[in-house]
Amino acid sequence: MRSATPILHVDMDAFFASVEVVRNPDLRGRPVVVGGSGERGVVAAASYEARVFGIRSAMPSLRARSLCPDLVFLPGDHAHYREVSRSVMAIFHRFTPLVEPLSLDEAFLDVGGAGRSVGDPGEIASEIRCLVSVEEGLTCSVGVAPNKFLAKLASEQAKPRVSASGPHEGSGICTVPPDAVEAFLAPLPAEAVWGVGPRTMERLRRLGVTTVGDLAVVPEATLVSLLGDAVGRQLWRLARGIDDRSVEPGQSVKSIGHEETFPVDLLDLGSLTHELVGMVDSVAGRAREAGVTARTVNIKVRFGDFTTITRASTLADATDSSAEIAEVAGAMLDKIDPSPGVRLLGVSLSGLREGSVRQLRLDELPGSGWDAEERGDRLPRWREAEGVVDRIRRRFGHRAIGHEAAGSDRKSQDPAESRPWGPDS
DNA sequence: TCTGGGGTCCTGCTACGA
DNA sequence: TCTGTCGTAGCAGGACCC
Repeated sequence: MRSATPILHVDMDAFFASVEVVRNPDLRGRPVVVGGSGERGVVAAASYEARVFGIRSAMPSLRARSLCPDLVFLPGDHAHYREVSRSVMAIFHRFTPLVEPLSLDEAFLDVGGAGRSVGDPGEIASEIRCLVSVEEGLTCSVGVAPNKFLAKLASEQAKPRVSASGPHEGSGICTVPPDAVEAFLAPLPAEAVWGVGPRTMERLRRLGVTTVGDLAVVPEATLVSLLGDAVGRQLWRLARGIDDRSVEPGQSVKSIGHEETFPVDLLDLGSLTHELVGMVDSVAGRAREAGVTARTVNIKVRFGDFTTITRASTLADATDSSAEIAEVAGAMLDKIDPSPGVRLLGVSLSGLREGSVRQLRLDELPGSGWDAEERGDRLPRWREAEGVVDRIRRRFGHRAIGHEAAGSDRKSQDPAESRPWGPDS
């Protein structure tokens, strides 16, 4: 609890679904879900009316439909959600420059310096909820606390609830003063602590831990031996309400990736390579758009039985070239036997660094004599072509031009547009 | 609860150079 | 020259979050 400055955690309520209701007011009061509608799709967001039926995010779409036959299923429009998110974040920036977005629908705000001009943290929280409602037609929940961890838990407490009788409004704002931290934390379930998922919870249960209060009395050494150094220490501190992390605006991205679950498992390398090239094209395009290059190319393959393997290859020089990334990713894919049936394929770039211009290697310099025909000529020509494609897409959209290998059967080359929550029906 | 997609972070292992 | 050790980088897998 080093940070004495008040932190706000603002969390939009059922963001994607609520944005869709604002766009189409006829949906108000109806059970609405955003997600992939196909057999392998999942729910990305559910309105509170849908949650009454037991529907939650990450639930398979088939199950959601069986729980509520009248469910309104929408495919989702990521570009629009990004747009609305930008407007909401702009509202936050009116109160403090220290805004750290966590995702499209939530952010931490450090309002330590804002108090004198716009009121105390509680008043700021209230004002933010009012502006978001008036300007965007959306509701949000706000947690106010001495640090990020507690603020996030507090916003959760302020959320609307559902029961068999329907959705119920939440308090909207929950404040945890420094002297009430222990009383606030102790009764919460241990799963509420950041980093405690099903696996960790199972291990904690064996120690007799069910609440944060139980966790707080477990010695640090016990947690370290059970969960490892980093996680053990982190849990020990969080269970006591200790969190030193500051609000960091402008966090840089650490990896860029794209993965896709196929409507049916793919069995041959040819089809997989075809998909891979399309994915590489979109991922490399995003890297160029962001002005970053990557040193490590990763691929991920999930088989029909859900076993998942990853392969990584680190290059001598960072790159943002689709052709070069496709060559490396393709070589890794070639070594994998797809005959059991591949359900999902993914590509990601990591080891990112700022700057889109890659330094040419000696053997790529014109006149080096080292495979100049293959390297020195071919790569710069590819780069030129990729630059043209990027410019066409910026002007006319991602649908305007796609990679040949991606084919015309794919809906789009924009990962934000294409089957973001599993294959459609 | 038969399990998407985009991420981050951690751990354990291995290879390699000093 | 061989062996052991240490630090670091890379890889693979897993857990978790939204």
